[in-house]
Amino acid sequence: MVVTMKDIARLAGCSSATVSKVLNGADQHISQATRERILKIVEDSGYVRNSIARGLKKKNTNIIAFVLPDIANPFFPEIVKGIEDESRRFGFALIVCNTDNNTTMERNAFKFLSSKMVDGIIFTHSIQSSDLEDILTTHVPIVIVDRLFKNETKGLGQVYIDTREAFIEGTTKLLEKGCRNLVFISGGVLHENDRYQGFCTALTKAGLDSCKEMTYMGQYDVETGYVGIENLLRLYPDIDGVICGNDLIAIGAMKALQNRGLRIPQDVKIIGFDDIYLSQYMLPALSTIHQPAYEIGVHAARMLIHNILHGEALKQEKLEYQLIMRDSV
Amino acid sequence: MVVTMKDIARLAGCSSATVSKVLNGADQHISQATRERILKIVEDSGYVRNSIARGLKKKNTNIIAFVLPDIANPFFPEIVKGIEDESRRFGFALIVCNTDNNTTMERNAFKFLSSKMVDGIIFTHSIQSSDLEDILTTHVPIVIVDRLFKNETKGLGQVYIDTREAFIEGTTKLLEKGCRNLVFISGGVLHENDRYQGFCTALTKAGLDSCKEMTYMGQYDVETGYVGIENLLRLYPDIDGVICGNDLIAIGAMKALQNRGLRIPQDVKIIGFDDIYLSQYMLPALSTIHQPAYEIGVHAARMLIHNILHGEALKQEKLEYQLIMRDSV
DNA sequence: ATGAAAGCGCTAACAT
DNA sequence: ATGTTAGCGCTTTCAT
Repeated sequence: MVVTMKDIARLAGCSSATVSKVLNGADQHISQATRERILKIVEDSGYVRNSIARGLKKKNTNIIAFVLPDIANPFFPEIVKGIEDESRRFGFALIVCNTDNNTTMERNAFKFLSSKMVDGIIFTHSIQSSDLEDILTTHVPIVIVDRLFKNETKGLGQVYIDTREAFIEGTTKLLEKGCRNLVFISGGVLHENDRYQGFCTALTKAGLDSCKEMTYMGQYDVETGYVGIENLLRLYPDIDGVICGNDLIAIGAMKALQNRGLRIPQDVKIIGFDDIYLSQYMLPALSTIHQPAYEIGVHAARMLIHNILHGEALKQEKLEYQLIMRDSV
Repeated sequence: MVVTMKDIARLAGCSSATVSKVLNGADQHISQATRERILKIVEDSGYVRNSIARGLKKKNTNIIAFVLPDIANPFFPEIVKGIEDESRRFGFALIVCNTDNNTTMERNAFKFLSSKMVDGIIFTHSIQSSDLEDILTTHVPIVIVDRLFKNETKGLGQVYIDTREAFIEGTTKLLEKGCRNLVFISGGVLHENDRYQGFCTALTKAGLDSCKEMTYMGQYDVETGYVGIENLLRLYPDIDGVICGNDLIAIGAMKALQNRGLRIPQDVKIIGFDDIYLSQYMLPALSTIHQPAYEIGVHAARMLIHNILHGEALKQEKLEYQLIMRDSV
């Protein structure tokens, strides 16, 4: 069982330096005979080079990582695809780490990733915001995606959309359609929530009152949407519009509404956020605010890799959202 | 900017061996003073150890990988959670690699992972079956999950459910409910498809004919379900039951059916497979065959890690499925 | 055209 | 209680 380059070299009757050169294509000065001999042995022995050793020597791995908070939310896989496609163009592989919205796992992931395991990291932090200052002050380049950092941590790249504005637009649409008893259901914490701020701004602008009681906060998942509606409906039986922090929440909310015999959109209108691929398959098809997830991935990867390869500065990039009207409004 | 252990050692006035001991908790013989001094410096300098170097020396990384074919299918994230939870108990981190049902990416992933990047791999192969013999003959332990390998490749672990039997049961249920014009929509290739075989077996057992024309094969995604129904309906306007290779397909199929004005389950009954968390949120709630995805992840991780840690043999483990009747049948 | 040698940053056995 | 040392498997410069 052959394992190392040294073994290959011994079998081929040459030095490991020569083997290395052949395997890396730096073989302009290697005779055809030697090259073939080496390649043959490599092939036969099923040798694969130890990338750990290689990484140690070269100080890079050609791998980038995407650290995300919830792999079960279809929004993130869409970003993954964008990152993957772009990475591949540059010969980078992608690994993804799920933190399950758990700060400890987030720290762990960063610990092993930033210790030279990968050349760069794309990151969406969990909703349990905690100080990550220390963790982000590593020496691998990082680009933040989706959920922004308020305190402009230095040296981070960011690609994002204007969430607040998107929610103003979404809420306004519901208002235009005649809703007067709007509720807001989302994940995260109320006071540091862009989405909530957009909701309030729109309400205020329309001369309506936005009170905290018309709000339910949980996770960014279907259960939150479901129990959110159940709770809210108990307090406000005449809800006629709901705006959700993401599509998963909207899907859960629709189910709860339908279970209560409420018709969408006749009795209550509902709008989501993200535009995951399943939204159009709902009944009724969900109206939502489209985030260009795939493009976010592409842009993030491109920025990161340009930094890794050519030291180009990491910057802030804003992408555009789009209101998609389907049948739930 | 401090970077290496040597730097820490210099600052602390000791050797890097001492630093290493402290950082690894092998410090029974280190004086409290030295320990504290070192820890302080590590803290202040933001030092993180180079896990590449460590991995090279120790010949392990305490990382396992899950290589999966489609990160956008919610079935896999559920497995991820099982793997994660179990891995964590043993101090292993998990990275996931998406192959997008693409053989080239599959090979690439294995190439860098098996070259000592990770201590073990959990793997669901893509539907483009190709010979992976060479790739699976690496020296890192592998456990296959979900989609089985026919040719019992030696030395691989497997955790699976009896798909064929599950589809017999599902199909039979539809038959019992009175369906006589069943169609089958799935991903992959017809002749090497367990799911299809289960479908046929049930039909034959009931004295019905299973013909290839009542079948549509594509990917394991919603689009396949949608266009599958559109195509099939063109040929067989009187379809009264559809059995799907997974829930995503079923969701797409439901939409197509509903768009045609067909009522579920009155006009046509439909059954899925996997029981992804969204299925119960569909309208009507999707009846499906539950795969214990989380447990599959747990079992796979446990088997893999036991092998890594104690050399326990990789084996075959069969888990149980369960027919879940909701409102689509 | 090929090889010798140094060293990437860390660990662990073996001194002291 | 701490340090010395010898690598882990690879790449790369510099000789030859």
